[in-house]
Amino acid sequence: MTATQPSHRRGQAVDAAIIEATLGVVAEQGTFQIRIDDVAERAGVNKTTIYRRYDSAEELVLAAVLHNAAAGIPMPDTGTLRGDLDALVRMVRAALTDPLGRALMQASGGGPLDELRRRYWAERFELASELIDRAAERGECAPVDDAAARIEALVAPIHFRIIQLAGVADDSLLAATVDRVIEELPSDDGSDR
Amino acid sequence: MTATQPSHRRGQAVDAAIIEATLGVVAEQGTFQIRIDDVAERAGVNKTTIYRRYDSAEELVLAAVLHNAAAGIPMPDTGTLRGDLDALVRMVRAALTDPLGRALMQASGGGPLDELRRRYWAERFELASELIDRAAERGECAPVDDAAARIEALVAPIHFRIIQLAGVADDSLLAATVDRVIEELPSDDGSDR
DNA sequence: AACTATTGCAACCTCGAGTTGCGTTAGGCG
DNA sequence: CGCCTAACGCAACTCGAGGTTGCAATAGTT
Repeated sequence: MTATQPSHRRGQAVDAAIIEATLGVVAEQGTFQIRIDDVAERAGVNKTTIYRRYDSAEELVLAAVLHNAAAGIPMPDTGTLRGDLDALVRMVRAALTDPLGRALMQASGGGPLDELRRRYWAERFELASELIDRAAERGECAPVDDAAARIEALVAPIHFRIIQLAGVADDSLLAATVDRVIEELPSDDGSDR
Repeated sequence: MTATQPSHRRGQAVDAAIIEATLGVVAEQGTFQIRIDDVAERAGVNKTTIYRRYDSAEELVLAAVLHNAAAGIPMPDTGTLRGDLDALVRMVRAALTDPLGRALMQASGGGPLDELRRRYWAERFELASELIDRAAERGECAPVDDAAARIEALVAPIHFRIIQLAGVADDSLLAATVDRVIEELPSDDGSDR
């Protein structure tokens, strides 16, 4: 029965444990207002060690979220606009249903997390705009200059249902939302709808 | 120079002062996480007096919000569906821009405030559904059985822009949202759009 | 004027954030 | 192998905010 868990881990191992524990606690509590002691216990690390790395609890949470979001954002490419938006809308639902996603969406207080959330959406809107641009290149619709706004219109109903109403975004809601956005795109021959 | 502010007010006067101070602090801080000492100071009342009325800070906040929301919900009645929805959408924008409204929308943690917010929306959706029902009676559109869902579709984009993106919901966004909802209503002759 | 409920006040408890000093350990290096 | 040092554990501390308690002061009532 050898000690599988060394009593004094170091460097990267501790770093990883702390970040992982932070994300775990956030997910469990559903909030970014976590207790440092909880994180310390979960990471099998002393509170002091955490404070040696991060000046405050807020900084720790911020670092954990950034670490988690570092895993790029894969955009769908199914060949059709409907296929892409369908996949996108499912990704959005999954992200908002996830405890960490929920926590990020509900972060408030005007702190750095609010700023982070804004950049989160801006970044994704920018990337998702390409889906519409590609559709235009394929001739599925005429080019638009407000693609980001149309992605926003795609996300808003799903976000409202899940986050604000704490309800479920079933497939019919997703489909209806995709339909609506596609119908509002100008057709390739120049006529609107 | 008589004492205009008696040093020991009583009963209703203290009640009102506490509720008002609570709402004021919430509006200033933009959060429901307020300091009882702040409320006490602002109300010109001792902390003990507050705890004699409310068991916890959360209960106080809840009472204050309920008191504030007690002022009924006037629904527009302009004679046309577009006029009604236009007015409604402006009311929504005003409510979400207001500090108290923002705070309520961002309340989280699974507490009673979440529940309160859900009832807040359910209540308003129910009332606003009448706007569409009345439009159907006037022959502006065919009757629908999912009026509440259509009101939700009206609110979601405005909410997302203001609360989630911390942006401005300008008149063009409001108009576009109203247009969209009206266009999706089945026309009176039975054909859709 | 006396009585009672309400309020003010000061002191206290609890809990979590964040800090400090020191002892202990891991791991590199001669 | 033994030493040296940076990283970690540990216990005790400060500090601010939530919440409590006992008692004195005050307002309204009779």
